[in-house]
Amino acid sequence: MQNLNPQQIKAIRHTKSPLLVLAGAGSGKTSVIAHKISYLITKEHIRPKKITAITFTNRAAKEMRERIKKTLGGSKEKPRICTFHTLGLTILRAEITLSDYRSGFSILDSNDTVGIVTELLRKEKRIGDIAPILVQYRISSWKSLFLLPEEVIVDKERPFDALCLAVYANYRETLLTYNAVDFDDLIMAPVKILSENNVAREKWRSEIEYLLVDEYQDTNTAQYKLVRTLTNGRQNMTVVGDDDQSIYGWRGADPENLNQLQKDYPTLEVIKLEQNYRSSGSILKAANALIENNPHDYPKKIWSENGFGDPLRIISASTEHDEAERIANDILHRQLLKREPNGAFAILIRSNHQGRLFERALLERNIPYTLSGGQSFFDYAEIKDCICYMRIIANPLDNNALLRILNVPRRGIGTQSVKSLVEGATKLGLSILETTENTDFLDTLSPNIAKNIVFFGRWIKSLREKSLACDPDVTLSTLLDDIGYEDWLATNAEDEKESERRNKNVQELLSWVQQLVKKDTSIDLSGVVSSLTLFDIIERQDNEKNTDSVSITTLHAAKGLEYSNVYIAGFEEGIMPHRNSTTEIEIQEERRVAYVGITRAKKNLTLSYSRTRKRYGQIEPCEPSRFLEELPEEEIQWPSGNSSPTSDKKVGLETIAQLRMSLGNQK
DNA sequence: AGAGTGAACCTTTTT
DNA sequence: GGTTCACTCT
Repeated sequence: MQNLNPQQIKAIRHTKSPLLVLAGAGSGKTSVIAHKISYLITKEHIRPKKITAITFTNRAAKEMRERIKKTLGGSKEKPRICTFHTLGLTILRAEITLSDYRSGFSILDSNDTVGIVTELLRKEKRIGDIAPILVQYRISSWKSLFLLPEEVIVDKERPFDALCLAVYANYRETLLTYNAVDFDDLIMAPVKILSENNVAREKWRSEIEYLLVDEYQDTNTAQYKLVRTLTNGRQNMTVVGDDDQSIYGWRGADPENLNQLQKDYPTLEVIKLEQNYRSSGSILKAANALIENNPHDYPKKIWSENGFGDPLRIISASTEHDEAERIANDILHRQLLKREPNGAFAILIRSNHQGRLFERALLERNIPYTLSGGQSFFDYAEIKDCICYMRIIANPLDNNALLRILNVPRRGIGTQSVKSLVEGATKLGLSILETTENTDFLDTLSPNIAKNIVFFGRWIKSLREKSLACDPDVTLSTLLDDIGYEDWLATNAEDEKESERRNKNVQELLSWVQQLVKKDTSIDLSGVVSSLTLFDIIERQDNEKNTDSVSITTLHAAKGLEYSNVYIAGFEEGIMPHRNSTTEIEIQEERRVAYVGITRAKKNLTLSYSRTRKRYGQIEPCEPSRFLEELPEEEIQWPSGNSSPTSDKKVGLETIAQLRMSLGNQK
């Protein structure tokens, strides 16, 4: 603990009452959590597996695990470090008999849930005039407030809310009949179980002797309920948060939970960490100046002993392409100047579609990059197919999964057959898979169609039986063989390359499943699918991490990370703040998003905006962000007058490529 | 039944 | 500028 300051040490040693650590950006909060965990183990003699630390993203969980490995060494028993959703899943799976679900339940991702809402809207004859995603959104916001349909009170004057409520009730029913949960249920269901059942509650309270929550400002009401149920005013809790980094309000995160904590935990101790170890003085000064424009309950100012460093630079580009090229050139230039690795650079963007431009610019210059966000591995059609096959085998009630793969590859069950199958299932009150063997239904079909449907149903059933006796990876490869998926991909792809790429994806999926089985030999198919659904793309980057690369990432995904050189692209009105954020509250959240971006930078920060930008194929003029005016003028270096390397358009690709080559040769 | 073609939509941010 | 979805043609 030699490298820690007195406040940090205090936070680590404080275990006798619930603790809130208000930690400014870059104040070493991860390090506090990591050290606290080893302190609890070595000094307080709590068994590692009785400690749970909750993070919000898998990436944060992974980083935390690595940090703890360093402080703790390789002890065999490990503390549980996971996201809220993974913890919820663990509890739900363990207490499944007390829940509304049956074992093998599916976890629906946003594609599934929006699809279900769309179907329900179609039944209400409201498709076309109302965007399903908005309805799904409203439902999710009710769920994050822990409200069941019967508890929601809507203003009768607001027909949209009334419609959403009607859909919500049906949506809930649908999910129950599918034996499926959505992301929100992964929090709601455990809370329900633990508050209704004393035995389970006591079991989990003793299972978690000490609870730590990172990024606490991001919790929503349902998540807070889970925390409260698990701790209930006991002393065994540390939460770490920063209200200035609350950027998930749109997802139901409520920074009010920080204040609520003081009311619910009367013995709560509050420790502030304000010393920043990350950024240069200029960067901190800019960050503080910006965030001062937001109202604060507790004023907080991060400071540092680091020198002032480079001024902030502004890039003013003529078009969005120009912006991407200037930033890419600047990265090359700085690499030559400072000999910094690719990994020291990050381009931060507000929304995913900005990424494509930078991807291209870096590709042209042969700069390796990793693009986070955007198209996930799990969005590829071939991966969705595989996962849906595994889902229907693990959970025969999962109509959603069944419908996706029913005719992939083609097995003579076309749209008409699907339609009558769905109608038959509804009429009989059966799942679709059950309907495939219902003779009353089959008699209504032409013999040929009936034959195809029966064959499919029997095949899935036989796979299910086999899957009970073998490892999930074997089930996956068996089913891929059975359907001749490789051939199907080959015949369906545009070209050779396409089918190769898709096959590679499938093989990669298979190897993950194998890894999961290796890690936990008792894992079943449903466990594999759940893990894959919640893991998302983070583990994938893990596999490819070996190469040193420039990060292109959204501001939201960048939270918790740091880079020597940060470029924030699209520092414009309409992008940041985003054009959809109009109310004062929303503008304040946008300001926090910008604050998060600025505080990611260690040494060098560049803000760029473009004077024009194409939107839906139309060129539109843009204005620099209002946030730019809120930054301290004396710390900013504007492009005019200064011979910034990127303002010189004559620095062509060839020159830079040559410089790079000579640099490479010197090494 | 399935492939191919245009119109309409669209862009926050994520578990 | 890119995608999805409905409609039409084979």
